[in-house]
Amino acid sequence: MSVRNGLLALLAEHPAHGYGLKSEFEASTAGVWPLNVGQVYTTLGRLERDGLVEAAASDTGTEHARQPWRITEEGREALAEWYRSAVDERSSRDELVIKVLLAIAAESADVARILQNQRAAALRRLQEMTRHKREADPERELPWVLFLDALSLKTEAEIRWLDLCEERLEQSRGKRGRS
Amino acid sequence: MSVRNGLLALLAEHPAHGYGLKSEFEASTAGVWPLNVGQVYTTLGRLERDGLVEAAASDTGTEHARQPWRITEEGREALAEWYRSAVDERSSRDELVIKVLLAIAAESADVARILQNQRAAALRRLQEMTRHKREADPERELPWVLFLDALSLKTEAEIRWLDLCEERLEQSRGKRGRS
DNA sequence: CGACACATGTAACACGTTACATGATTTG
DNA sequence: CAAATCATGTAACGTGTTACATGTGTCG
Repeated sequence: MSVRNGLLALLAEHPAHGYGLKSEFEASTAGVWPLNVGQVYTTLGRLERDGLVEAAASDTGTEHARQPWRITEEGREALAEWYRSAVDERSSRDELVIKVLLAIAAESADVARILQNQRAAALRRLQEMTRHKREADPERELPWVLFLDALSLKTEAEIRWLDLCEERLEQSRGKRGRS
Repeated sequence: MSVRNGLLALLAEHPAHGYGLKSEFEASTAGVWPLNVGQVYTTLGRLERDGLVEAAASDTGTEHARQPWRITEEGREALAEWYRSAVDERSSRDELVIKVLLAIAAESADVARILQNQRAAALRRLQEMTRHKREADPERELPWVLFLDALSLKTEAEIRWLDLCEERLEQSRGKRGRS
């Protein structure tokens, strides 16, 4: 729903056409999440179908120069609802967690190695981000800086979790060994 | 790809049929991510198409009792590659970050309120998890405990990020105000 | 002129989700 | 017997991704 609601958020500011929305979306998200133009048009089609968006002007005549899109009242309500509601992490599948849990369940998998690999990759990412952060200007590149913040914090949490996994696994093994 | 690779991980242990895979998947992930059986069969179909799994026995005769599925050599390689490679957060769209960045871009949105709402929800979740953790037994419910760990750490990171957002926004406003 | 940004769209596909249809086996 | 669990599958839909086809305007 990110793209869908993202377009809605942009259209809430001012009417725009597909290509412009692509540019604005990428600009707003610091170019981090490139957006295929095609998806903008298909998404706009779905938004129109759902009554959240409408063509801003008469579509008479020229095919290749459609008038921009405008958000509807219903669209504004849907957007407000998106803003109001909290993103729920619980329901979405976390690939890393699934991977580790299934590796634990599968005796054949080398859990220790998986944890090490993931942590090594996470540490590399963290270093890279720290480098980027030093070069970034919080005034002029606020979205980019906020993205780096988010990614750093998430990565740190990931590393802590991997550590915790190792600890708990070791404790499990210890208890099992003694019994 | 979580379901797809998850099934592969389970099949790497021993051949199984669709329904059993559903149960095992849910058991391995502490029942946190329920899996519709239908998806198991469609996913198995795609895995078969890609040569990662195969029917474990002769499919002669009875329709309604298909023989279990078995992982292929190619399937084992794909699974090993999944285990080896690190999950990349960078490329996947983080809905919360997108929401906040677009709200900042859109002057009409009440960013402060969004941040407050998200934090309030995150704090509620955190309390709930702490409660669950107290009741959980790391010995007998390791997957469940690890899931709670992951969710707690992620949520804490989320809260820290929301705080950071407020700080940076305030600094931005301050600078803009003085200039 | 040729390259590049602007601009609109379609088609095909991947993954995930829900709902539905069908039947066998077990168990209270 | 009735209900629950085990078991297999299909259909329809939503979101997202990539690739492709097509055309306009601008600028070096």
